[in-house]
Amino acid sequence: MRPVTDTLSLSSLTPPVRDAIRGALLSWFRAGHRDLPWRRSADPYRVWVAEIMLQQTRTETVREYFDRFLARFPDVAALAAAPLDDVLALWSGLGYYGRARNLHAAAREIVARYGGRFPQDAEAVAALPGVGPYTAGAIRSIALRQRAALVDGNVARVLARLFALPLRPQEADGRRALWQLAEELVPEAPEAADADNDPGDFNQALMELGATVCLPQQPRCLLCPVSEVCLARRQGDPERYPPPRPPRQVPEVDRVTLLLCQGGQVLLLRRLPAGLWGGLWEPPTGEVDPRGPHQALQRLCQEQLGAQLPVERAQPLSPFVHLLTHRRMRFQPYRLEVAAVPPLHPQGEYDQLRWLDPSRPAALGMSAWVSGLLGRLHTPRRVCDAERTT
DNA sequence: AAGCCGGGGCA
DNA sequence: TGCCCAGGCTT
Repeated sequence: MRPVTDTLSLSSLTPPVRDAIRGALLSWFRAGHRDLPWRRSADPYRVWVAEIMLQQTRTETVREYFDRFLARFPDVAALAAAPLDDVLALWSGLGYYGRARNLHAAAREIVARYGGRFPQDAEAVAALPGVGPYTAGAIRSIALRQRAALVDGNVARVLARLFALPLRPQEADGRRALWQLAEELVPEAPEAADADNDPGDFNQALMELGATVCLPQQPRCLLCPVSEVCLARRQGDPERYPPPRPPRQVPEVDRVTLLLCQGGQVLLLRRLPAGLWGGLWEPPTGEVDPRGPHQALQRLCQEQLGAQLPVERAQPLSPFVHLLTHRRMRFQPYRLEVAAVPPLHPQGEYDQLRWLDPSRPAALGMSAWVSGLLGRLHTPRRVCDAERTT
């Protein structure tokens, strides 16, 4: 690696400086990096699945999901042939379930339009549902070995610090500048066996640096291969970059949910395929009613099940809070044990119905709060004495 | 441009 | 608590 003594700025990103950064990052990455399952082969399918899972999700979280997913769906044909329910079941707990729906739709598109072979064309890759600018760059550079840039949260932070850019990645001009920088830095794909200047390795090096060294708080600059050229470090306070994003208000929402039990089984409904928790299974859930819990439960049964049930016998369980990026949801669960039920017709927000034995959890797509609630049902703790829903 | 879309780890 | 995470889609 060549030492770089020039003052680094956008205008001084000369070819020698650029090459020095490339060389330092590539040799640092190749000297040692985390052993991640999706790095063991450059199969476009594996890279694609991993990159979708990695959207807004930590690598350590993805690791287990990826292995289970690849064991069940080893190739794009297997994924395309599976029902969406099975895909969502393996996605349960990972969040952003629209990713799973898009992944499944894209797999079917790859089979239908490209004969099951992953498209190589840049426009075709970018046109797949669920594949945006970042994921397209990742697939093209890592799996297809094309010269393609990428900017994720890690890269944005590394570049903002390296060049001391007071740019917010979530704003348009910040995005534009960071992407332009990334595109100037990413090396050309090697002609043949020459493994140097691999665009995929370079991009992974940038991300690895952001994930393990150039951390949001307390960056470990002493371990950084490019600390000598880092303007933020030269200024003495790398944490200033990128500037913090403005905090946002998170509205609170109250819900009641009904665990209808019969013969050791609990009723679950499947949500409509779009929107929050689309396609996932949950107990009938609805809004609270200012008139009281009985009215809320009665309305719930009427609107979501098309039935009347003895909701006055429902017992309140411990309420819990479920946090989302844009909502703070407070759930008040009720349990209602019945000997027999009238005919039930899923409607409203739901399109299907089934009974589940909570002690033998089936492979169903469920949100984390549903899994937690069913687990609590299986091994009950205690029932709330107070019946308060406000 | 802003809002919607999950869940978890960590200071 | 607040912040952030190998972002994308819709309006």
